[in-house]
Amino acid sequence: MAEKEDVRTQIVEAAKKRFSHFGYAKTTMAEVATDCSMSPGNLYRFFPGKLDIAEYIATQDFEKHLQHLAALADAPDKTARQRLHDLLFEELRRTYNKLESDPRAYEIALIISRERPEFANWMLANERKIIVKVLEDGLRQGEFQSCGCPVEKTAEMIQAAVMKFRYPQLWSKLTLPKLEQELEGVMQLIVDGLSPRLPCPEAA
Amino acid sequence: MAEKEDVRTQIVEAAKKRFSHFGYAKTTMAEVATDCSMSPGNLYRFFPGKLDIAEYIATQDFEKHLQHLAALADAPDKTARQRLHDLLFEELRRTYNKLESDPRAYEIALIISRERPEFANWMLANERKIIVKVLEDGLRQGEFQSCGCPVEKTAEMIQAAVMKFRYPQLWSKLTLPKLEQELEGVMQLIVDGLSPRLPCPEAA
DNA sequence: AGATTGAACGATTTGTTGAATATTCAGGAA
DNA sequence: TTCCTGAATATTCAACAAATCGTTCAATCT
Repeated sequence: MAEKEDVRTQIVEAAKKRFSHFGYAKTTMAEVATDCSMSPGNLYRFFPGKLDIAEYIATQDFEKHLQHLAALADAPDKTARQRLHDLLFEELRRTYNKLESDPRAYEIALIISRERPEFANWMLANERKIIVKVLEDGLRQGEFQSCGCPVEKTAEMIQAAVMKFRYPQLWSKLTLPKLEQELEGVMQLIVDGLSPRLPCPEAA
Repeated sequence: MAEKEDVRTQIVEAAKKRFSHFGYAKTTMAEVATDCSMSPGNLYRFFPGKLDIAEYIATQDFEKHLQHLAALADAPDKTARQRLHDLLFEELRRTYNKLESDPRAYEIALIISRERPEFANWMLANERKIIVKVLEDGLRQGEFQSCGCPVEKTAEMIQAAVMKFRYPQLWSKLTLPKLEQELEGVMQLIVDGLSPRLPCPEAA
């Protein structure tokens, strides 16, 4: 069994190298198989198909990112507002830089989000869990006020409101500074709202 | 001069019929010309090109929509919150229904937003003017509280936050009821925020 | 003159064909 | 038996050819 896992990671490592070097479309299953000293057919005993290898890599990648986010959400000496801020900005910067620096990542992101829409939902759901924690903290400390609906719903709404900053270069040509400025504003809107508020209880 | 305008509207009407019947790609300039009993070449004395006819049609359409929005924003006996709500929902419903009922509209929207990105900006800027008016009303009545930045910026942020609901079926397969539910939540988030608020001053 | 035409041009799209490649599976090795 | 192979098959892709269509402009009409 551990045997089987080893082979899987071997395949994944080979595919990672090929994908990042030549791109998803330009690497063939035969090449990955050769890199692993096995036949193309054998790959299919470990992964249902080529796309599943890419999805597996993306999953690993995202789980690392999730840990990072979880750490930001746990920062003990920060206000909930600051932690929410850090979360949303980390999300923006990560995807922006990833797509900017690595055209291959862009290619794979496009393909996966087209062929595997559930994957995007899975990522959203996982990030939402972290947002929920921050919201609950904020509520417990009295820093936030309940809006009546369950926090999960509130987290969903936050995600809907920052949707524009998810794959930024997919639907606008804005630069990172401009995007950060906008996100800053949306963040403020989300936290403070438009209605009159109590004089800030967020003293240090 | 009025003569020239007549010919333009004749062309536009012919193109409208063709576009909505066969789609943008499947209607040829020659066909539109024939419908107007003129030669293809003559069309170019009235429009720089095919895409400009489509853009003109979209402009007319949007201006009608803008008037509708302006009326909603002017409703005298509604709170600013309600008017903002009406505005955002009207926007969602219009685009959703338009793209749902008329696959041709979808085609044209895609082409224009690809080939003429300024057009999308122009639409946003015009809607923003209306949002600004509502915000100013809300501030004047004390229903909203200034966040320190100019209302134009605030309006921009609102638009950023509801971006997901602009061409809904472009980046999600959600149904209209589900989208409305989400927009409802985002709207609440924008208006009330997460921070503690004064007990509602919006009594009737 | 100015307005209009429609044939001519070049860009874009469409259709087709052959090669490249993902996937399968009958068979062979361990 | 279980694991693996590699040729066979089905799908996708790329390149080329043909046709279509947007656009132009010299010639024609009013």
